[in-house]
Amino acid sequence: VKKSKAETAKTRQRIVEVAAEEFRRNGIHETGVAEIMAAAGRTQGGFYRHFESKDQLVAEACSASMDQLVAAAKSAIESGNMAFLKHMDRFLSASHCEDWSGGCPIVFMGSELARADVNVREVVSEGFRELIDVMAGSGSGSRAARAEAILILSAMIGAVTIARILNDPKLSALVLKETKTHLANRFRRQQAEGG
Amino acid sequence: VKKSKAETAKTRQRIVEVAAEEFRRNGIHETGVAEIMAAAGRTQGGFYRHFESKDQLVAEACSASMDQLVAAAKSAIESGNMAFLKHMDRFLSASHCEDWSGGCPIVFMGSELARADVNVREVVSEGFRELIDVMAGSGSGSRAARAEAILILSAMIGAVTIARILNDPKLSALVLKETKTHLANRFRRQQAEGG
DNA sequence: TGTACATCAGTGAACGCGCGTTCACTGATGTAC
DNA sequence: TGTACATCAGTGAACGCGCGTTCACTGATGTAC
Repeated sequence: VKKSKAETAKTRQRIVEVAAEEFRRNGIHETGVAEIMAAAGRTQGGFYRHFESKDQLVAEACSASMDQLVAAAKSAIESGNMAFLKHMDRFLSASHCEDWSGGCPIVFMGSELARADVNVREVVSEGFRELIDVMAGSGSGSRAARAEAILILSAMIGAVTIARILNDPKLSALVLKETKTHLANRFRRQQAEGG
Repeated sequence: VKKSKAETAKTRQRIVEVAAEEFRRNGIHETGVAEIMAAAGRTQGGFYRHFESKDQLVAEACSASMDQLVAAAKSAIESGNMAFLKHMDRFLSASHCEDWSGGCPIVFMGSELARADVNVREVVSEGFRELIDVMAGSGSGSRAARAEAILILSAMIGAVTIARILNDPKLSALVLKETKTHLANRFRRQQAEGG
């Protein structure tokens, strides 16, 4: 049953969106093509009308996830310091550890991404570069500002990665809390000094 | 062909060691029981003489990996400040990004561990607790010292996780370098203040 | 504008493959007497 | 100490299952005239 071009495009987009979510939730390897298609309201056979392979979908889904992350960071930064602190708090919250909608792909698929194919790593790398740019003030960012962005990102991603693994909710919360207060203090000091 | 108790114990230990390495190298899901047994010099059928399931092996292998990590950190700390700085440098090196022998399980299997079963998460959590204790000076560690340990661990694990994903060796090296210098400065400042 | 036809999104079954696990079997080990 | 036998580490083939991918088919879409 052929569909109109508009509907075809919508289906494709829906597959990518659903896949991005499922990959973050269950991991790349543990999420099957059939499962994604079912979640998108289609059967598995139609998948290859839209993508050459699962790997291609992985790359597009990761790209979409990174774009979402960059957009959220950008919007928070453009809304001023308080908004950015709030954004960091949300990233370092217990709910982000469990809630994969809009979650960070590097946190949710970290070790799988390191082993992913070249296209996947490329789109994630590009997203990470954009994140640094956004946080350091676009292309005008000084080397120091870029370094600061890298440190913040490493600390946030490391903390949530660890918090998600830990079995003990108290220790998990402690890791998040210490990182949160540390980054908040650091950010405020930076703002006071830098302007 | 039954083997002596001594040989049986040696085989079991070898399976765990080999598995710890392979899981870090290729991931938990992508490493098969047959592959591990072959690397241990046995055939797959014998696996279930030693373990109830692959999951049980995953837990023991992760436990071994964490023990190794804790032992390395402990030894570095007991050898003084310079040795500890050197240890951090090695953790944050390009070679650690690629070299999974003795690598950090949280870095190499991060997102898989978060989805692993309760026993696996438990042994990793216990290892992480020990890491904090070792770095904060055993049970005698103050709350501030434990907080400091958590921050250092988050930053290191985050940085290497990211560096491993990035496709661009220059950016990868930058992430590691900035984290390295930041942590070294921080550590030296801490030592000067605290004693 | 109307008609004939090629296209192609979507279906659902099938393919080959690799996985974790089971099984019948082998023969050296270690124990009971 | 010697002998008979139960045990069990290890083998290699087989099991069922789920995966990514392919395929013949359907019928609405969009195009050529």
